[in-house]
Amino acid sequence: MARHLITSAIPYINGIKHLGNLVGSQLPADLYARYLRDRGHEVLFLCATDEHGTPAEIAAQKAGKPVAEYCEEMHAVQAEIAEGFGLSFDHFGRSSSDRNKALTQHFAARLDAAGLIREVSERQMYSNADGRFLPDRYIEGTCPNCGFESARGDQCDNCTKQLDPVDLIDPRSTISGSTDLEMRETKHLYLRQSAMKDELSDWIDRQADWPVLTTSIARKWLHDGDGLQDRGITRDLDWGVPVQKGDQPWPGMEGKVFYVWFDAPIEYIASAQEWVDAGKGDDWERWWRTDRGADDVRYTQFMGKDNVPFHTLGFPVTILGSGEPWKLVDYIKSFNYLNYDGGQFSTSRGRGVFQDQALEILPADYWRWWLLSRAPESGDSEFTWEGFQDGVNKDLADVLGNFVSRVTKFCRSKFGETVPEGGEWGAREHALAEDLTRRVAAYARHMDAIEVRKAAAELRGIWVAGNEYLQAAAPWATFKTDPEIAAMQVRLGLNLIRLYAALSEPFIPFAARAMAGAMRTDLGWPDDVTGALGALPPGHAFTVPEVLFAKITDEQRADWAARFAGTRA
RNA sequence: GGGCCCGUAGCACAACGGUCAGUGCAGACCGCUCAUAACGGUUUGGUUGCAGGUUCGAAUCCUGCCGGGCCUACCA
Repeated sequence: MARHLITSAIPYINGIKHLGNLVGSQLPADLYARYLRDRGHEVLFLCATDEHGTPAEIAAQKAGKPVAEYCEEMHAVQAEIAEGFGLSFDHFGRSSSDRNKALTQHFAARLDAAGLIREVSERQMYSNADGRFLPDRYIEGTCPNCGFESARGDQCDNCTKQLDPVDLIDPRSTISGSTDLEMRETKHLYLRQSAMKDELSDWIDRQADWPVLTTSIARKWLHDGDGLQDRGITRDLDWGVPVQKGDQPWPGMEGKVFYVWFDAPIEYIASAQEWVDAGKGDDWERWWRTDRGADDVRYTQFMGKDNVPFHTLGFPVTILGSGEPWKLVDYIKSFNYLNYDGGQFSTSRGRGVFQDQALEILPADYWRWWLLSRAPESGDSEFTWEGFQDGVNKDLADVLGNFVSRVTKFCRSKFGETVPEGGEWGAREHALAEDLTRRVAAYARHMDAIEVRKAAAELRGIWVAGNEYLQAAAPWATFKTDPEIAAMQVRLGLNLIRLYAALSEPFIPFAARAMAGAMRTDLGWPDDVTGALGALPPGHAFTVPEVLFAKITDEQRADWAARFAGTRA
């Protein structure tokens, strides 16, 4: 038994996320966490909402609420959705927590003491009407290069030229539309990532088994152009962690907060503290402090590719630069993007399926299975309603659901709702047990390696093996000539359902529970597959479950395809 | 502009120097009838984006081109 710390990239607070956000981090992280727990390992699976920054302030403003209240509400909404999808976080924290505030200020003080923070005086665009400094992307104007009228302050969407807000012609605030903008002098703290460039580079080079996606993005940032740049870690905002050195004031930094990307990863640690505060655990240090037992913890992070730079560079600088024995990540699993029907999911254009809508129209397991079995591991992948319907109907309804149905109903009609007795395994049964033993081992290898799609394909193969067995054994035929043999075959079929429930739990936890419930058994992992196939003894009572997976009809598919086509917020 | 990734049967994806390029879905045919008209078997589809090159041998390595995507440090 090992100890596994697992974190999923923390979703931003400003609204409900679409399916792309789910498949890139939370869902695979949950898959891995559930699998490891099923294998008997000790797991601490943490997530949280990322609540600071300008977008949160603006979203709250639009909603007409104080930002703290807005975040509290949205946290509750996101927590409910996460529960709806069966995301088995041990704790779902908040980056705005007091714990994170204190930790963030603590790390800043340590980094400063280590000489890893420097002050930089710079000029930024200030909007008098909005009463705030504006991030470059919140300034629009006419592109000096191509004349495009809605160029953003950081880059022109039309000609892709990189811009500086001062270059824009007729700049205006995208928040208020105001043109009353001026450049103001402001002072900020920069994290001296460049000072640790070589150390980070060596560390990345040692990760031969990490996904190429992870290391290639890290290397790009490390070696591109002039190499790893220092990064501003403070902002002129009200909402965030106040800039302090631990609990002491930071002269010259009054009224400023830390940049979200400085405090957000620290929330991974704070979430463990919040987990203890919530009474769900009693020792966070044995997960996070290598001097307090975290040495034997394996720490795995999950994220979409857009998050990789912050997890491979920024956060490690924070951890290593502190000079304290914090646990450093052991493995970073990153994912590409899920596209929607030929284009991108778009929050602003209402294009694609959002998490709350997904749960309204279908049970979580449908989404979990489809998204995980097609996780964008090697490249961006594609969601289409036809593909989704085909995949779900075939895999879940036909291959797995119907298997459960045909076995339990046949048994009920011939032997009653009790595991029948009589008969002995023959060559076919032993061959099946050997085949399944091999397949389960392969499945476990893929899960251990977090090869999500390969694991899903192997699991599906395991389901198919049950149907193949039934076809070959044909208990409906043997029942007429030798009921004892039929009893043995049906008994094996019922035990296969139990086996499938246990193996499938990480992917489809709700259906797995329903299957185990109907069999009146547990979800114990089959360390010995052959033995597990005899776990339900003759005389054991069960019930025929409801249809596990209703099929998606053509009408539903057409309806949803139209409903989620876009242009609706 | 720079960088990274991708382009493989109708569709979604595997193979990452070496047996006829595989799997699932869809299609065709056969079988079964216990089951959510479900299941099983067989089978039709690919000069692996294009053009060169390296090699005994390339989807796999190199060069160029075409097409798509992502990142580019003040959105997170």
